Amino acid sequence: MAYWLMKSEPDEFSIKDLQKIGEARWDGVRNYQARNFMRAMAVGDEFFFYHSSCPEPGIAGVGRIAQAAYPDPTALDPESHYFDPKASPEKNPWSALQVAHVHTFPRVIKLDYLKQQSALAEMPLVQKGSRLSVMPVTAEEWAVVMGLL
DNA sequence: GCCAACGTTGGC
DNA sequence: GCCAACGTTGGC
Repeated sequence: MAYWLMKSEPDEFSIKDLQKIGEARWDGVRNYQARNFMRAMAVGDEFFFYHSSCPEPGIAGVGRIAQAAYPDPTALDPESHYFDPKASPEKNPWSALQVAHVHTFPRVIKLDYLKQQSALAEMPLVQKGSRLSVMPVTAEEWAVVMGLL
């Protein structure tokens, strides 16, 4: 089993939204590196649910991959914010996943606190200028973050 | 709202 | 293939 981290703006979709509905489609990723990581995910993998672009950026909980990557339908939907005019049903470059809620942390583990942890210095999340929205997490990093709760 | 950093686009 | 211009991300 592998570990990951995925970012979401809580105004759009938060860990509590996922908790409420139990399972959801993770879509709208429009970056190739992030997409490639999504395609590498397997059912049962767990990920940190990160809240970005909000008053309290940080890790808000844990989710699990419920279904491996499949073509992202929002890329084909002209009504969608994530519509990609270059995508077609035959050739859709973007991927979506089904994810399940696992755990909502009692409090958000804030980004500034994560940045203070030397054991997490290798994570793209804490590196200056990095905007990667989907990234792998090592087992060691996973354990360190869990220990911060 | 600002702006640094990055990815993408498109002219050449 | 280069690179300037532009759009986006995301912390602050």
